[in-house]
Amino acid sequence: MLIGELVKITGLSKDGLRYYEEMGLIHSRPRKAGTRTYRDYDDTTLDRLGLIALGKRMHFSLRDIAATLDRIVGNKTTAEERRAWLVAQIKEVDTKIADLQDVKKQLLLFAERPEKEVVDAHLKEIGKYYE
Amino acid sequence: MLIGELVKITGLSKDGLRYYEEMGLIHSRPRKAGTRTYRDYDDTTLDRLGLIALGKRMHFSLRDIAATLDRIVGNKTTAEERRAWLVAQIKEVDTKIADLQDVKKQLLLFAERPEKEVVDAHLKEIGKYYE
DNA sequence: GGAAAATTGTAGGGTAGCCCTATAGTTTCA
DNA sequence: TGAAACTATAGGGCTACCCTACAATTTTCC
Repeated sequence: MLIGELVKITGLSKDGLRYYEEMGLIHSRPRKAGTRTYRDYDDTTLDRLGLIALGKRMHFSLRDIAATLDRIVGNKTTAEERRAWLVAQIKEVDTKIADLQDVKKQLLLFAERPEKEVVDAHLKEIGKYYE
Repeated sequence: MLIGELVKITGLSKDGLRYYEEMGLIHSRPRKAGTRTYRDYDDTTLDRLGLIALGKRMHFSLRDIAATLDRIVGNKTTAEERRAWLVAQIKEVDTKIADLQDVKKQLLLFAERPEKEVVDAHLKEIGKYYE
């Protein structure tokens, strides 16, 4: 299928898809059309895009996702390797969830006593987590 | 204090801090030094940076954080307004946590049965969440 | 007190992950 | 057959920075 159909199915932009291809996240067979070459994608591209979306929801960089894709989709790894890798990813997600829960806790503290002086006092305490 | 001390305390970079200032997230008093002008920050800058960090952990854009900062730190809003706003933010954090928990669920499914055929089959199913 | 080291400034380029516009070749359909 | 729809490349813009390079200004040390 050509890029337009991929756009329709996924809701992603042409630019984005071409960028993914440039980054090596997806691949196409070149289809000659006069002086030009159209990109022809096959169905497995949709699977890859599904995984890419999952990676993005984990806030991974495209570079990391690219490395990962072949690890998951490719035939080069064994089931056991994939499982080990997946477990590691799950731990990372857990870390992110824990961080957000901490953020939530801070927000709750603010929300409980939103008077200016109290807020200011709280700020001094949480102010240590600058990065 | 000058920018270098802010760097030491926060661990942030000079470039980053200057960028924050350019974006209106923090402010300094100009300090004349010959043909140059140094940036002089006061202690409240640290409070602002603490909130900025909190915003970043929520994956907010600097633009959004800028809009927010004055709302939280400024005297222009009432305690009740701040509380309402905070409650809304907490809901957003909850949404993000829920999404990550869903991501985790997907990963667990993969990890349970990491055989290639099963993984491929799963991909077809989750493949719908492209964005 | 004078030179070296540390700190600050501005300016310019690079990166990621796209979006948006312009211009032009190709295909499809009425 | 010719207009509409789709494709391509090229260029610039945006965010949130990082990383030089070079110059001006402290501060520190002998």
